Amino acid sequence: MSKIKDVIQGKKATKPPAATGRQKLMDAALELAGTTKSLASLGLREVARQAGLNPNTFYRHFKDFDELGVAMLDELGTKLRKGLRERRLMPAAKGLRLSNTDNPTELLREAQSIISESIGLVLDFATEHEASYVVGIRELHGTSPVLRKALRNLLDGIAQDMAEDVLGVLELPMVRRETVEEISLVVIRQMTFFSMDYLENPEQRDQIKLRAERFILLLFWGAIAEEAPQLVADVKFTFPK
Amino acid sequence: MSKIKDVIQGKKATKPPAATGRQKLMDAALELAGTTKSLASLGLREVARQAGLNPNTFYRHFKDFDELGVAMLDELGTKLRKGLRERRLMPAAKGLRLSNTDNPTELLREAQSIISESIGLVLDFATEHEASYVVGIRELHGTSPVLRKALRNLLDGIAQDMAEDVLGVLELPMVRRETVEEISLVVIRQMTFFSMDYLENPEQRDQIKLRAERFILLLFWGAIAEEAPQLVADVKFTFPK
DNA sequence: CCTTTAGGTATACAATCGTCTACCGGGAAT
DNA sequence: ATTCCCGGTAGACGATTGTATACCTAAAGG
Repeated sequence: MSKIKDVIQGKKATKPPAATGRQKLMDAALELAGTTKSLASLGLREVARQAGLNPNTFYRHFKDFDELGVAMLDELGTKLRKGLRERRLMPAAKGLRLSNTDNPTELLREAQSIISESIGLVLDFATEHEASYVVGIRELHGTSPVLRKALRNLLDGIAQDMAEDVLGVLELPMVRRETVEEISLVVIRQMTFFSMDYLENPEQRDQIKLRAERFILLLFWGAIAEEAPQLVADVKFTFPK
Repeated sequence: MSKIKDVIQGKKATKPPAATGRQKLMDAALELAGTTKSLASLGLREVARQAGLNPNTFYRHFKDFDELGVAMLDELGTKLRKGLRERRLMPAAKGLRLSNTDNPTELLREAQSIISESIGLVLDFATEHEASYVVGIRELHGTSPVLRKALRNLLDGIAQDMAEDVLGVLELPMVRRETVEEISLVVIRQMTFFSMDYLENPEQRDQIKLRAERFILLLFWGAIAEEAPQLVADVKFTFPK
C-alpha cells in the first residue's frame, strides 16, 4: 500500500539523528563562516547541506539568516561572559585581592597583575573558541545592522564587567568612575585588534600580550596622572618592558 | 551583407559612453557595497548591471573580486593619506608649531591642539567619504585575506605618519620614540570605532570627538608619566571635560 | 595600409539559489 | 484514542549566478 510512498520518500525521515537540528545548523554555519565566508553571505542551502539536512528544515528553526546569526552570537556571548566571570572570581577566592592597602605602589602592582590576568583570559578564550570568536569580530563591522548591534551590546557588557572589576581595586577618588568606564570600553574594543593579531601570529604571542598589557597600563597611568599627579611622582612603579 | 549581423548585435557596441569602464565598475561596486552588502559578497553580474556594462566587461579590467577590492582600497588609501598629509602641514605653515618651547605646559597645550586637529581631520574625511570609508573598515575584519592585509598596511602607514608628526613636537626624551609609535598604532585602530560611532550617531558627534581626544590625551599623559613622573606633577595642565 | 589589441557586446549553459506546496512520522495533549 | 503540531522530507519553480565562446569596433603601432 504505502510501499510506493516509502520508497519514493525514503526512510531517512524516520531516523532523527540524535543532535537537535537547530544546533546542527548553527554548527554548520559556524564551520562554514569560520573557514570561508562571512555569516551574512552564507547560503541557506549551503548551510543545510553542511548540516546534512534538507534546505527547508532551515525554515523550521530560523526565518532569517539574521536570526541564526543572533542565536550564534548569543551562544558565543554567553560562553564568553560566563567564562570571564568565573575566572575573574578566582583571585578573590585566593585572597589575592587586597584593595585596602595604604601603599599605592603595592596597589598598582596588584592592578597590573589583574590586568595581565584579564588579558590572558580574553586571549585564551579567543584561542579556545577561535572559530566563533573570529566570526563574531567579523560581524562587528559587518553588513547586518542586527548583528552589529548585538556585538556592540556584547562588547559594552564586557566593558561594564571590567569596569566594575577594576573599580573594586582602584577605588575612588584615585580615578573617577566615569573615567574607568570609558577606559574599559576603549580597552575592550582594542582587544579585538590585539586578539586577532594574537590568533594570526602564534609566534609573536608573548610580545602581543605584553603590548596589550602596556597599552592598558598607559591608559590607567594617564588617568591617575590626571587625577592625582603627585601620586605619580611619589610612587615607585616601573612599567614592564 | 553585414546588415543582419548589425541588427542582431545591435548598435550599442559603437558608443563607448565617455567615463572609463574601470572607474565605472569601481563606482558601482562602491555604491552597492556602501548600501547593501560587503565587498566580497558582491556578484560580478550585479556590479556590471549597476555600472551599465556587460557582465563580461568585468573580466577586461579585473580577474578577481579581490583585484577590484584592492583597487578600491588603493584609491581610498591614496585620497586619505594625501588629505591627511596636506592638512597636517597647514599649522606648520602658519607657524603654529613651536616645538622648542621651554615651557612644558605650553608644549602640552599645543600637543593637545594638534591631537584635536588630527582627530577632526580623520572624522571629516570619514564624513566626506562615508561610503568608501565604511567599506574599508568593513574589509578590515572581512573574509578576504588580501583585502585585510591591504587595510592593515594602510592603517599602519597612517600610524607611522602620525608618529612622525607627534615626534616633531614631543621630542625625546620626554617620551620614547618606540612608545610614540606604539601609541599611534593603537590610536589609529581605535579611531575605526570612534569614526563609526561618529558616522552612525550624528547627534552625538561633539561628544564622540571629545571622547576620542580624551582617549589620546590619556595615552600620552600616561606615557609622559611613565618617562618623566616629576614633570606630570609640576606642569599645570587640565584635561578637557 | 595593414594589423594588433584594448574594451565592449550577445548568447548560451550548467549550477545554484530561495521559496512554495505537499507529504509524513512521532510525541503530546485533549 | 484521536487530534494536532513539530521537525523532518521531496520535488519543482523561476531567477540569478559565473563563465566560456564568439563577434565587433576604434584606435594605436609598425
